[in-house]
Amino acid sequence: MIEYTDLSKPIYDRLKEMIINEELKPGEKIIQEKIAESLGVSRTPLMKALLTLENEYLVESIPRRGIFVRSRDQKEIIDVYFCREALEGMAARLLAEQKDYSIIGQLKDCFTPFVNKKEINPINYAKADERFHKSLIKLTGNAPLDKIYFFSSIHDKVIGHGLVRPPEETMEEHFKIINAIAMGNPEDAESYAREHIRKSRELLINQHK
Amino acid sequence: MIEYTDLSKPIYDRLKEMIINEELKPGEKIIQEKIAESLGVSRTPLMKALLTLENEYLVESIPRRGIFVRSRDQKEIIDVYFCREALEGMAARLLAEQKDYSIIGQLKDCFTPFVNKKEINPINYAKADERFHKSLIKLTGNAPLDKIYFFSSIHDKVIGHGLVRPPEETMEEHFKIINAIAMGNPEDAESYAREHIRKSRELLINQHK
DNA sequence: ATATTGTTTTTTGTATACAAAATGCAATAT
DNA sequence: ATATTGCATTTTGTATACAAAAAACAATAT
Repeated sequence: MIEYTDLSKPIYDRLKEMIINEELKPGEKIIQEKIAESLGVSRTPLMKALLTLENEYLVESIPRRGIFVRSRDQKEIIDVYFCREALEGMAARLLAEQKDYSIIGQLKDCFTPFVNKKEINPINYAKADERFHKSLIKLTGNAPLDKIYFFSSIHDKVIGHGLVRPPEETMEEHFKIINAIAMGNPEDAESYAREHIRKSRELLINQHK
Repeated sequence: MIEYTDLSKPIYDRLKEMIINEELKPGEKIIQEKIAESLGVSRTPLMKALLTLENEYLVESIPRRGIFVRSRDQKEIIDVYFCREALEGMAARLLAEQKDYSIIGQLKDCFTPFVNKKEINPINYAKADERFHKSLIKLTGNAPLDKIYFFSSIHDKVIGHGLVRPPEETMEEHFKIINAIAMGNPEDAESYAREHIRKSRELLINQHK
């Protein structure tokens, strides 16, 4: 059990929530005293939380001017997908190379609730999707990769746009990735993982033209 | 001209320097009051700098225990090279795709002082190398990529490296990457960029066996 | 009306104060 | 000698205070 003897962690969580559901709107200035009071803390732990959010690019500090909620444009979202393509491709490659077949179950488990179902709940599937992609990274055991993937995916999470493509389409792709890893085929694993992200990205680009 | 009306920036720079040249040794606890006094500031801006360093993984905070200089093992350094391979490969691909030939000069310029030289100053070459790899990322205009590359390369910079391989060996590889970009060939650009990083990584792995 | 200047209010950046927790140390028991 | 306990010291986490900068506003000039 983890205990937090540090207020900045719950404050950080709360602020992130407020940014996600637009209680704090993009471009809005964060008036520290006001927010601190409304959260029942002083500016010190609030500042700590804000600095973490700044490092995650959710918030932007302009010295002597204030801290503002960042607004993310379409280009930035697409740029993130290029990063994800590179990183998830590498992750799939590493998993296929390490030939540790005990992980295959974990990856498959993400989607077992949905196989051969005619109706798929998109909210549950979106959660499963997130778990799958996160596992793909975590299971490599590459800590820096995990760290930087977090940075690239955080934006995406905040944008929050559930699913880019329907489950029927992506499920098959997920299993192609898993199978390539299970077969110990790094080339296929990487190229399927990249294709998967690339397709979503291309859709996003076309949607916005 | 950029003015800093914020002490935490110079403090951050100084702390990073202290970590790099081991004035602060790996594993060492940072006693805030002590360091703050020696730098002539209070704990407030010091804490801000330390939090940034924590987010960059140069320092590790254990709540209620203190903040410690992180020690980086060989595995972590190698793990970073996997990230760099993925990210720089993608950057080279993007540059080749965007077919903006005005950038070619900038990339070549990094190494013009060294072509056809019999004696290459390794310190200068290391600087040029860093500039080249940073430019490769920056020129894509992909801000999230730049951000996360910074996170992956920061470790590398702190380790202090010198060069993994001799200039004679890497110079040719650099020009292969540049030429593929100049030819607008994304496949080659990516694969040469990846090969370049992979070779250094493999050397590091073998050195440590 | 629009600029310009001066004044007040707000807000930031930093220092400092202080309680609670962790650490170090000495005295005692084993 | 090695543990164990209690006490003093150090150090952290948080709140608060305050100067300096920025923003908001009002009064005047153009």
